[in-house]
Amino acid sequence: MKPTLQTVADAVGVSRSTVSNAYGRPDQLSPELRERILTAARELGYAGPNPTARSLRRGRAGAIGVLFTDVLSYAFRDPFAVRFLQGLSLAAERHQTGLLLIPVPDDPEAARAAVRNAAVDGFCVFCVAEGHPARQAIFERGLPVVGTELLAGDPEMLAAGIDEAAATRAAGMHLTALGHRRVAIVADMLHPAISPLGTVVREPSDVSYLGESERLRGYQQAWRKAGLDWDEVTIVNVRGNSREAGVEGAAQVLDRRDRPTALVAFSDVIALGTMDALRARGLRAGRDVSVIGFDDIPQAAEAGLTTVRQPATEKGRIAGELLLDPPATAEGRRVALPTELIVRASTGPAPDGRN
Amino acid sequence: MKPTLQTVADAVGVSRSTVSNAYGRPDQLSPELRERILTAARELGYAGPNPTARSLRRGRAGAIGVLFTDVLSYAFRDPFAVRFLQGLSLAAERHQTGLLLIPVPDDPEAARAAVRNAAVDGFCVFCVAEGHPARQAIFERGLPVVGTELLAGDPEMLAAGIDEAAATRAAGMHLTALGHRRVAIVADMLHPAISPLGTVVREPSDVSYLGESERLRGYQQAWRKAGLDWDEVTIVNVRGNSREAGVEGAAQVLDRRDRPTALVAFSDVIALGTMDALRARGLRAGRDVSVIGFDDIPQAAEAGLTTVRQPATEKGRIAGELLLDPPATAEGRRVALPTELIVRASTGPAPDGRN
DNA sequence: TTGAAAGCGTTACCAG
DNA sequence: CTGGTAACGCTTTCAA
Repeated sequence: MKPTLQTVADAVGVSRSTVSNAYGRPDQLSPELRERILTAARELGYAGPNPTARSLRRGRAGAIGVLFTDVLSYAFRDPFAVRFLQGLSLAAERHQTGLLLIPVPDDPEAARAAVRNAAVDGFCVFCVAEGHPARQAIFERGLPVVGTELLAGDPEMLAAGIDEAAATRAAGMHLTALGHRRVAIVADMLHPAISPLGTVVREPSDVSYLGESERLRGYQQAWRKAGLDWDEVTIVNVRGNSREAGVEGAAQVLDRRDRPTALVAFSDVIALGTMDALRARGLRAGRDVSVIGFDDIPQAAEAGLTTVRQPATEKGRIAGELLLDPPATAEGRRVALPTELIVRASTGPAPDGRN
Repeated sequence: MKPTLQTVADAVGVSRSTVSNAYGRPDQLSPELRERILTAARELGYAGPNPTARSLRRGRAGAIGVLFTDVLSYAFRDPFAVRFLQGLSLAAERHQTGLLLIPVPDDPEAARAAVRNAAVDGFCVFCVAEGHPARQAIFERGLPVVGTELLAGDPEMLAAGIDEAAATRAAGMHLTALGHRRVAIVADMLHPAISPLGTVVREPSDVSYLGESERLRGYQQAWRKAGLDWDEVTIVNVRGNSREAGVEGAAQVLDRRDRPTALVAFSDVIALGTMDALRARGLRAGRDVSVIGFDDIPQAAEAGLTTVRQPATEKGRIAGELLLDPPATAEGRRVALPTELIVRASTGPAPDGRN
């Protein structure tokens, strides 16, 4: 039989409470008694209080739930997501808390069950589509929920986010100011969750990820303001967030006779992929075709990629803090983080005339 | 007050057991009663049995522990690690289990505490150095532990691994067969955990990650056999597992007058970085300098990188299965996965004479 | 098909 | 500084 608190207590000849204190409240007993208890525990092979029992008693699971979907594992390929996760873990560490990745089955009922069974103190909604069955289940738990979208509908929801639309609006205006009028968007997750890949989505409100939706809206606003026809903007929806996806997405627009003079991507890795595609065709980013990314990952600087910078680790850290220590006031519950357009060599004046 | 099983039971006028059965054993009560209970629960805002209490009672935490260290978050940048994690989550999903990422503080005592407090059914030791304080704490928990190193010392340890030395031995022999005699190794995690970066490690047994150690040994064996002087092999230890690290590592050897004719890396991302470095110098991989990677990530094929293929997702999946359902026999507890040397364009005959 | 009772291993409170 | 007592919320026999 596995040793328990009681086992140790009996061995030392003290009560359970005292053994418990030896672990959780060292100041409640003499150092020497504590040492005696700890030694006895070691000898008995007792590894400390059972975390589950402790959780039950304390009313604190000691973990934050993060749904692990296909989308999220794609997202992990992006340095941005990994830094966000690191930020989250920073907050978690400070609160002696873990990050529970919850594998989400495809079957809707099983997905809901997975959420209901998760022993967590709150959820971080990261990469879960608006209509996903698990999403509703999350809210039904009645636990704190944090997201990365400031505009999320649910008033209960905590958020650490940026003004996505303002960010891409600035980027879009940067391009039109440079004279670009034939533009294309290359992005992942631009389709409604259910519909097949390739579905054309043009209206921001049709996009099932709120962040992506807002980014699309930002470009729409900027370009309409500059007099461009939104229907003429090429929108390419690629599968997955990766450099390769960027290469493929760019391929769909670069080989046309009237290829765009500017490409914008919704992540730096995709943008870097489009730059690869340019290079492969002997085109130069910033001269022949301008490129803008999103996130400002370290590689963006090296590649001279113009992009929207957002504080990745900080976003995760604040999300974690909000979750683990929710502010009382409504204003405190949504934290807006700054973004900045970082102009580098990948954007330049639109080339005149035909290519 | 939050509703509990009892609340629902009282509302419907049945006993706790019946409500419990409504959730966990639908066959134990009439469908109509079950429906009545579930409806009442929904109305009361009861989201289902408390996972922590259920865990305590069942004696099953419902999670696998994975230590989240700096090293691991670096590793996430590698598609290999992400696929391993996906495999792990596949097994977890099948067992209705989560993956608990445990942020590990720098302070040794705090690190041990983090391990002791984790509510898990077992640990997956991935990217935890041999001498790390948390590592010992893991074994003290007395829970199943799985690793990716077949040769791990502890006989209790489960493992899903490959014959690392055999894998790199084959790679090393491939190079010497092509006539290479001036070779270099570029790798991450080649230093003892404690010592500062830049420490020169040459003996495999000095490397604190068993897998890395064995890979080093494989090259040592292959090259010694071919008559090379191991002391003349350049070994570059880079920080982090990334393409950039590969670029920097390669830079340390490519600009020398007697630069090596072949470079081997311990991961594909680093190898791809070294190929970037070659390109930047107008050198061609496979003609001027041969390059070998490890893992065979998708990008390797595109880049024409010769590499050692290992089944990433499968490794994770099997690790998970071993942990969640440990085999009775000692032989069953260590699963060896196959590797294969995939020869592509990045390796070719050694160029003769001086560069 | 249902219910009563006995824990699962811990921690918090309060009296000594 | 120490120890008794009472939960924490659930599942699982076992008997009705």
